[in-house]
Amino acid sequence: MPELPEVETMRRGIEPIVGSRIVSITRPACNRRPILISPSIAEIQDRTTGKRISRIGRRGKRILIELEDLQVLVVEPRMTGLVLLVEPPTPDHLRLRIALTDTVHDEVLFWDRRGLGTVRLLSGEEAATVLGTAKIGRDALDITANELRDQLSSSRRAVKVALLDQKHVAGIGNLYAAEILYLAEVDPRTRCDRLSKPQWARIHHAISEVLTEAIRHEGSTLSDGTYRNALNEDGGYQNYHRVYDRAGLPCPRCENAIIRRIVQAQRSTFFCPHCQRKSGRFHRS
DNA sequence: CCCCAGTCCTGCGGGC
DNA sequence: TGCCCGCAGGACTGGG
Repeated sequence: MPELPEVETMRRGIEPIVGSRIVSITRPACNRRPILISPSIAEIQDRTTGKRISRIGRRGKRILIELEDLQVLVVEPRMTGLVLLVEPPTPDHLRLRIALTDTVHDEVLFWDRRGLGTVRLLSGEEAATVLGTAKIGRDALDITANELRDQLSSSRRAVKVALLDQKHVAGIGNLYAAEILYLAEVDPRTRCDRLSKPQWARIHHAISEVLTEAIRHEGSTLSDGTYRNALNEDGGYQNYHRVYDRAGLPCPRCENAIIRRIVQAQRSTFFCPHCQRKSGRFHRS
């Protein structure tokens, strides 16, 4: 499930196409339902043909393919979307083909097994609105400790649920929220407005620590094998998960407690009931 | 403001 | 062996 580290790995993977020109954007023959795309494929084709790609950016879990005329092609992989420079894992579920010239790669593909992903073409003005901080929060790797606390500390929601809300901080999903709160030694059920200043500092530190490490390992490829980088290769961070999907296994830190799974906002939360207590700041040696 | 349930979708694994 | 069902969850929406 692409979250910030996986999307950043995809972004870096397709960065070599900067400087190339778009020849065409087409939907491959695919008997699956087309992914959500706006505006129409015909209009996208019309507005992008011959345009040079000036930069590959990222905001939270979205990839931004920026064109020379300030238009932005926003790719949202969501659960199973992949951006690829090579042949996809399977020939079906190929949703979009972007043919290029003036580059070593003659195309970029968007492949999405479940088809929940989206592709949008925004004008420069639209991009300023849609990507403005009112709609999506600051990127999780850019947010400062003070900004994080300002954004969330008055909320009464559980901190795990609040971290998943992209309006506050962009890029954290279910897997990394669990790993972040584990490293920060914070109970995921704690209300934001009950967190102490040191706890916020630990969460902020854990956000950059976990996400940076995950990027270094090129993201997490889970057992379903869905996520891969732009060259269709597995990530490696799944070997370093400490709590995610590890219910029933001993905590790697205290080795006494057993990792628990609970449900918050209809999503699985994994945590160590010993290391991540609400009074966590008092038990550290 | 926040919460909850429903929506999209496919593949997988548990239970029988 | 096969079939059904539930689960996985990112983003969004409508109702309370």
